[in-house]
Amino acid sequence: MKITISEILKHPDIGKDVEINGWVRTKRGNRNITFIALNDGSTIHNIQVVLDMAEFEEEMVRNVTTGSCIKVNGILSSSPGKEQQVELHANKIHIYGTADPDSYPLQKKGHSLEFLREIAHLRPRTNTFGAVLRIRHAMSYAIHKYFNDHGFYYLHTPIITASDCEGAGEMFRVTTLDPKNPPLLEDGSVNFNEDFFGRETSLTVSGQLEGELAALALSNIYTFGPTFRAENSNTPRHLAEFWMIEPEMAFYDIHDNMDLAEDFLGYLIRYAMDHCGEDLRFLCNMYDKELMDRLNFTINSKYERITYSQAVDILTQSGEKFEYPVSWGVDLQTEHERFLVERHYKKPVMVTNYPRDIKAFYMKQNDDGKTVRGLDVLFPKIGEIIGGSQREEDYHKLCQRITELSLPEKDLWWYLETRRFGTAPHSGFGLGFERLLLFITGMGNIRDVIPFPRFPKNANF
RNA sequence: UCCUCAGUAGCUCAGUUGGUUAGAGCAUCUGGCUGUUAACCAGAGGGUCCAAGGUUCGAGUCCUUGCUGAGGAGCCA
Repeated sequence: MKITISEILKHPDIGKDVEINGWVRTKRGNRNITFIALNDGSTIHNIQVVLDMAEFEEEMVRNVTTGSCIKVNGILSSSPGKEQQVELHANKIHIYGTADPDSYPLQKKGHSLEFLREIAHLRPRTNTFGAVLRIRHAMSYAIHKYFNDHGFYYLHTPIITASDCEGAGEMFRVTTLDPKNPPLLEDGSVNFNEDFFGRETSLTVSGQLEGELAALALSNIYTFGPTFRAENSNTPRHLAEFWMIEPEMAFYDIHDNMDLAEDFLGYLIRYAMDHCGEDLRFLCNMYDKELMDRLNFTINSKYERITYSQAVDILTQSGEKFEYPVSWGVDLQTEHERFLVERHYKKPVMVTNYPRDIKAFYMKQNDDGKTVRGLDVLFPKIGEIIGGSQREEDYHKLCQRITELSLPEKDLWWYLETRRFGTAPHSGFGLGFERLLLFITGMGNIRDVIPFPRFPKNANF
């Protein structure tokens, strides 16, 4: 195995002959000595490579510029400099690839995140995106580890779906028909019988319905995959293509659901602090001075659990002037959620028992005939990080709701059969992966926590 | 999609009530410097002032439209 800069800095073996590969961040020095800061992405830290210019051709060293990629052989030595403990005294350098200083867009100095979005193909080479991408990896791993350790099975739900009743937003259509000349029916509409799947299909907006099928067989499952929403959303919290984690558990009621959500989020934040300390400290210093405090505070807080009705009472009695007035029956607006989380409770809040008219058909109806067992988990700074519910397991109540909302019951026959055959109480929720990363990294825009963001008018790279 | 703000050098930005040849820092190039730390010192090159119209003797600056970006809102994870 090749040795990485991360490993060398972690276990420096002074006097050892090593070979490292990486991209040049900066070069400085004079006629006698040159210093190269080299980074291979294995850690936020660079290793300092020292060149005694008497041993190297000036022309070769001239081509080692910011952005170029090199291989260095040399002796690991303790460094007399203040900024690092070890450095590499080079005796051989090979240039894999030069980077023309006139056209290479990344400089030694900081760039705006907006500019880096325009060069998303190169931004992984920056400290910021190196840190974000390493944290993103660690969080992916932690999610699988958490569920595996808790007896959940990873379920792969379809990405292409013919179900347009998932109710989570506008969908991207998937087709192989000729856009200029599609087959038509007599009434002039497109004949999707001739399409690839023989019917109209789209990219999934949620794996939940299929997740429920598996939970009612394996008891505890989760999905973790790409999700697509064709909403024209232009905000720092929305993407057209994002990754979602959706656990679904048989025999869990809404309280079990909340227990899991709180334990799961706490585990992930703790995992990041335990395993991504250096990257988090960098992001804290550069972008968000309160990041560490907020993460610490969150894992040490018990989440507040309130009902929608309680939330409405708190908001109406707060004396606060809201742009959107609060009354029982209307959905909570962002300003209301922020008030609850950031000003009233000052910690994460879980809201349940929403009016049934503002929530999806599959949520379990309460006995009061007015509310359903939906669940939103609200976080400081980013708002809704989780949406979920206990599901309606009663066949007749579910059918009744589908009829009331005029949903196409015939397209849901497979979903309804789980309620006809051995139905069971069950619950689940969806966690937006990039929303989690926003919270954990302290980044302000969701387009900066995914390598290649997709949003309205942009599918570059 | 709506509201607000912005767009000037490769990057980050300044540019006065509309007035001569549009500036700075960094980056780049050249030279200097015996261990630097986003090195430092000196010099040089570098501009479709987002685009198209308009007002004016005169527009980077004012007006209209469009494009792009950011923040807020809606939708939601």
